[in-house]
Amino acid sequence: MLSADRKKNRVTLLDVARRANVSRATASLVIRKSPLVGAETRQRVEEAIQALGYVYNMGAARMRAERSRTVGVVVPNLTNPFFGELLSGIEALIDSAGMVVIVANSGDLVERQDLVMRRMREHGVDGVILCPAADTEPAFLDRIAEWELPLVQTLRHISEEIDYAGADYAAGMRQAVDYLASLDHETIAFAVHGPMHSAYHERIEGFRDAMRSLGLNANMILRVPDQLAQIADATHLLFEQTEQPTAVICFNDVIALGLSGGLYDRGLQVGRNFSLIGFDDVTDAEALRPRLTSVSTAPVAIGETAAQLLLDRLADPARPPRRVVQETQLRVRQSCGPATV
Amino acid sequence: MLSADRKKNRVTLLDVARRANVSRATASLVIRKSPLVGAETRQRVEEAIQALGYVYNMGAARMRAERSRTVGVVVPNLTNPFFGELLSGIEALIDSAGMVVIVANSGDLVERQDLVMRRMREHGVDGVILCPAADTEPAFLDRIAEWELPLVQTLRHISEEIDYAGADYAAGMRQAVDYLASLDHETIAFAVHGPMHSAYHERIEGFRDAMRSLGLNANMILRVPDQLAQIADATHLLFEQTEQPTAVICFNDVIALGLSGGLYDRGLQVGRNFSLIGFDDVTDAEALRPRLTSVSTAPVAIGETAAQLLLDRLADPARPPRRVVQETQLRVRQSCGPATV
DNA sequence: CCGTCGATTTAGATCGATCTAAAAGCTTTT
DNA sequence: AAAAGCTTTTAGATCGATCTAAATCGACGG
Repeated sequence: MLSADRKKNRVTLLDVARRANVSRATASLVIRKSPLVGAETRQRVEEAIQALGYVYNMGAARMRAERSRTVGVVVPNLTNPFFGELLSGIEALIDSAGMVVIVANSGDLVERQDLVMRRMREHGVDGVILCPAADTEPAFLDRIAEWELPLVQTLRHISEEIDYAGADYAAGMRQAVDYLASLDHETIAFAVHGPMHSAYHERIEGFRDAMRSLGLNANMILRVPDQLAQIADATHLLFEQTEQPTAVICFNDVIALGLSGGLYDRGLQVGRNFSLIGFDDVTDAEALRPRLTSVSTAPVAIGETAAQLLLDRLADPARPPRRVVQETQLRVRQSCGPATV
Repeated sequence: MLSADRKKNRVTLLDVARRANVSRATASLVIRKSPLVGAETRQRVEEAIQALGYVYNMGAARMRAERSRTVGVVVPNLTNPFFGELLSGIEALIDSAGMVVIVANSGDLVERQDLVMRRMREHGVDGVILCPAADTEPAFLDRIAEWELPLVQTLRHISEEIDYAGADYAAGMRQAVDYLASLDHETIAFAVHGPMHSAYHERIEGFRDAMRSLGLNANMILRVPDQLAQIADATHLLFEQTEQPTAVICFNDVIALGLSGGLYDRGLQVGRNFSLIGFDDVTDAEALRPRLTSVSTAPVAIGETAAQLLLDRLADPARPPRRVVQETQLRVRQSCGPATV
């Protein structure tokens, strides 16, 4: 007798209802904070909940109610601190809405992304925040739309028809170019890496447009390795151009960090002999010496925005799609100086 | 007629069963890859699944089966790249076991941790990987045990009775101290920050023991600010000691990064005038100049171990608790040199 | 004293899978 | 041909909440 009822001891809403002398339905209303139930009754039910140590069973609730209070977040790479900050912003907002985050890594591979999205669907998430893997087809997003699964794109966008939260990368590039131009730099290189996606193109085009509108050569675009450890060794690329650059703008701070080391290895003084601008303004930027001038894209804020877009869409699935693009901000520190020719 | 059946169009197992001319039960067996079902029948059911575009409903399954294929991960701070790497390791293993990760941020606050754990329970996670917030009471973990919720501690440990995955921080400190001693350093400072927890004490005690066993003064322990941006400004602490240290070991790489900048600001050359050792060996360590010598704790591997411990426990809830402590490895680079007195 | 109305409360069906225990089809043994 | 022993399939109950539609209860106007 005693050992038999070991696993059946879960407290259910029915137990609560019985103890409070109400029906299951009423107890359910109390839990969901419905205004329909009388004050005295509510009190009794709440006491019963306390006394019995009842825990809500989302699993049962989701089944009937067709909502799971769960959102999926799919990013290409959890190791990158940038996505950690993004995730942090998302989690904060989703949590404060009383929901939880299911996180998954696509590894920037469309096949894995397929798999992961399928799993999200099986788990019945209410919506998904997706940083699409490189080479994601618009058809893929259309398919998700057919599932009627609310979706927000973040950092990269594939479809115009779907909510998007990001930063104005092109404007950020213009800020960097204009700043260097104000220091009389005329020959400016652009160092890139990684897979090609919307953010990639926006940054490159932003650089090109800004350079062209100042009448400068916009074609000095160098590809460096993806791994931080190998970027320093690619610094020589800066010194093999037909025209010698006096400054380099980096696609992101990882590249800036790598090149900063490479320039140091060559005996150059960043900010005096050569100017360097990063992009994203991760926390390390300020700790580097010389302190890294960088264009801030505020990943935590982007995450919060993405989460808010999703919450809004859950509230009204029919609302027209929105694009929220944050302003970037140039954080001037010490890694740039006047052009020395 | 057409507009009415909009939301009821979900394909269920019953639909699959009907199309394949089998019972719901048989269809269920096919999905769960049971060996009980005949080859020809299995084929028919799988075709039906394909044809109808059936998606498994975890929500319904979990209810009857008492398992959700979901694990919770609770960390104190998602913004810290270290936890990003940990999470990455956990996610990889959990994913390959066909489960998903629900992630939550405790902010290193016990009250939030309470809340978050409650939510995990409501969502019916099968188990939890927890990096306990500072000041977590053992009683808290006992409570979780009463819930019969499988738990793994990681990075910090509160209870001996519960699985734990971490690194051998004390041994790591010994490696750092021994290395510096081999370079003839005798006066060595230790820079710490952050909340106090088991990992904190292990590192400090590791430092102390290693110093004492070499007959050196083990009491030069300096507290620096938590925020990276402010650590450089605390560098002066190194030069206000009764005995002047020639080297500093840092509690983690964040501090090392900060002090590296602070030493630079004072015109000192790290690795020549002053030696510096970091802890954790985050990816930035190699990019810094001079390259940072650091004790590697391999957070991705710790994450994988933690996940494996949880999977093993889910498989056998009665097995005795295990502690898996990874070896650390000293990565010698350029930030240390011989003692100059 | 009855009918109506607003505020509460409730019985019972329901969501979509899994589980249990037994049935149905086979083949092989007696 | 019946019994026994497999393998394969199934009916029906079940998990724990929510939803729908209706019942109950006072109060109040006529």
